[in-house]
Amino acid sequence: MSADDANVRRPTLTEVAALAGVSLKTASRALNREPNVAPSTGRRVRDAADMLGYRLNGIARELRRGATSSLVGLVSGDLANPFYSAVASGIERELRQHGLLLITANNDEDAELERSLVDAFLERRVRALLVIPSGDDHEYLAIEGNRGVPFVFLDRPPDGLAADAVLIDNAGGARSAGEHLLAGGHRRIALVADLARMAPQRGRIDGFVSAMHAAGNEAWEPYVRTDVHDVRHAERTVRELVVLDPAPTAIFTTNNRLTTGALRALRDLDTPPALVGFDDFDLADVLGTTVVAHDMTAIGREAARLAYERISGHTGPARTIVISTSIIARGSGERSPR
Amino acid sequence: MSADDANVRRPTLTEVAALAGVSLKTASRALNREPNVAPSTGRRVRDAADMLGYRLNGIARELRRGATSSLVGLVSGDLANPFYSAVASGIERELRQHGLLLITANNDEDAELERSLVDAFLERRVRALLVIPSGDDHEYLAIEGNRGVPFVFLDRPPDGLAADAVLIDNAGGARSAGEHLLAGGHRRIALVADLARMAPQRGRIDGFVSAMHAAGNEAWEPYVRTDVHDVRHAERTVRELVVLDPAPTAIFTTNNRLTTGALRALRDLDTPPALVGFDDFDLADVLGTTVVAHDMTAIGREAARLAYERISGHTGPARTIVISTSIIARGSGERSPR
DNA sequence: TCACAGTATGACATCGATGTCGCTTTTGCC
DNA sequence: GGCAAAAGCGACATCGATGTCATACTGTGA
Repeated sequence: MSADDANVRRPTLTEVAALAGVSLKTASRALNREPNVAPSTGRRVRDAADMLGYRLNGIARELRRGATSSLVGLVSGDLANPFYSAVASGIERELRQHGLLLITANNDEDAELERSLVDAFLERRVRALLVIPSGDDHEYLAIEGNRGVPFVFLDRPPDGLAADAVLIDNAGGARSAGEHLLAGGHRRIALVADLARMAPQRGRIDGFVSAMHAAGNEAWEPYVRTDVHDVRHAERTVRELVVLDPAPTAIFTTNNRLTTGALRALRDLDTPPALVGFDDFDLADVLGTTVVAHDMTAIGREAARLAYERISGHTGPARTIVISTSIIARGSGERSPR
Repeated sequence: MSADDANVRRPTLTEVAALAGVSLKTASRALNREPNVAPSTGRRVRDAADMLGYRLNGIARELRRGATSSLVGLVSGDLANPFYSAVASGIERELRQHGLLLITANNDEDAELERSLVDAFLERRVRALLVIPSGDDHEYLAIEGNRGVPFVFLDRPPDGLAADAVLIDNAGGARSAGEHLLAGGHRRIALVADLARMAPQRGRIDGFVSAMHAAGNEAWEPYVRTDVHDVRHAERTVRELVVLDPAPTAIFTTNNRLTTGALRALRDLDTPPALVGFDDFDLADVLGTTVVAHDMTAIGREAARLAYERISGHTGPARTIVISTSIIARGSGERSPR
């Protein structure tokens, strides 16, 4: 109401039209460069728009055009974790090519919060929803999935829901890590895993175990530690492992956080056990850490691609893309049992 | 038009109202839990909404409520860079407390793209815009800044524009890095810096140089390398530096990418020069790398806080928050000149 | 019983753009 | 010069919600 407020309000198309001395519709046509506008009229309208500092109201446009925005939502864990941020980066790059923008929200690993974020995104009429779920119960998405908003699951398979997914070959990667250590002569191999209730972790645990079984090795069994959920906990766990008698001669950590913790624990040891970590990370080369690597950016890119295909009208059964893994030997995984 | 499309369309409030046998407005009141709705009516409306899988159209609501969304935009570099993702994480956490969501877009270090992303965000009527600018010319934001959309600059000061900003004490941090190395007895100290046209880099270069001047040291001058823009280039540059005769006894790298490159280059050296890097990074403790640290999450948090204050109506002159730095000695910066 | 406050509800305008349709005015061509 | 087609423009409805205001009903106190 005050002069201040008037300054703050953005001009509407109606005002631009009035200044240019044309009708609302003609102004709209001119700014959108639609055909059948006289060049002189077009110029007059655009000048008026510039003069007023006019900017289109995308909200109004989207309402009129079909109540659907050009936003794609991503619900994931904290972007401070390089895994999530690398995935987000891959998504963003792919979406941008199609003129779509990415909204991100952090579920804080809390299923309740995740649910309300998904709600918030759906109310904003995102075109697609990409989720790296924290929980296991995805039933609550079932209704949505059938109502025109495409869902893509990343890293964790949809549970009780037919939806596109991009997964990592967790079992395969973990199995090859196990085989790699076995081939190096290790038998007492410790497994340090995150929350076993999370599907990717289950896959990695199973893959590792199957490698052990295939080799007829049982010496690893006393050294299994699961539900290790953060860096500090991992560091503590590994410190405890290495002072056992007999101590494990090798350690397999099942994600980047746990590997970080293990590296901290092993830092000052004279004869550290061998170490293989799932997930590659920055500077692993400098540290000489052997990892099970996979292309995190590709996960995001592929997920965005699947989503875009659905947005563009693709129908058909749910697809699953599995991103392959490969061992990168950098030394830590090649230390022989002492 | 097909049956399929009909399935895909989300029901509108009008349809919910019809099913519940009440008027549009009453349905609106019931779902928003406004007063003066009979309990039985409220229940009937909510049941109808559930039955139809109704979800509010946030776009329509926002248009009606004032053409402004609950989104805040962030234009930054690639989230794959841990600096940007840490900042984004800090922003997102702070915004969430106020019910705001974060839209991110990567400017690819391109001023033109940045400009168009800002445009896109403004068209979507973001409540505030946070920018880690790639270019130096921020004039193009001047009109916007005065039109009610608060701007906050992160990491780089607004140029020719009065806007809130959150900066790092670049000069101070770099000066203390220089002093730290001088105190360790170094004289031939190499400076490896990123694009000197970017303000933060200028600040870091200036801070370093001022420390050298204050100490009356000139032996660093042959070892200045600026406009080193990526990890590979940094690695190459450092490889070239260490084989000079006389070689520098210490190196100061002015951001995380350059430090990474330097670490790669120095990896295999028997007697590496001392190294101090600007920006802390994951596993720097394990690598024993001395750094000039600062709280990246805090940068995001403070920026979001400033933005939120403006959104909430705060007016007044532009504010600048400077995030302090501190040296974390981990070994690499304490190696003495050979 | 009447007046009146308060409750429950609905009709209609509105936010700012775009789509449809219709009315003039040019333009092109025989 | 005449006529059809195309160009140029505007009036009005519309997207899906919310705000305003009017109205009908309910209960209470004099």
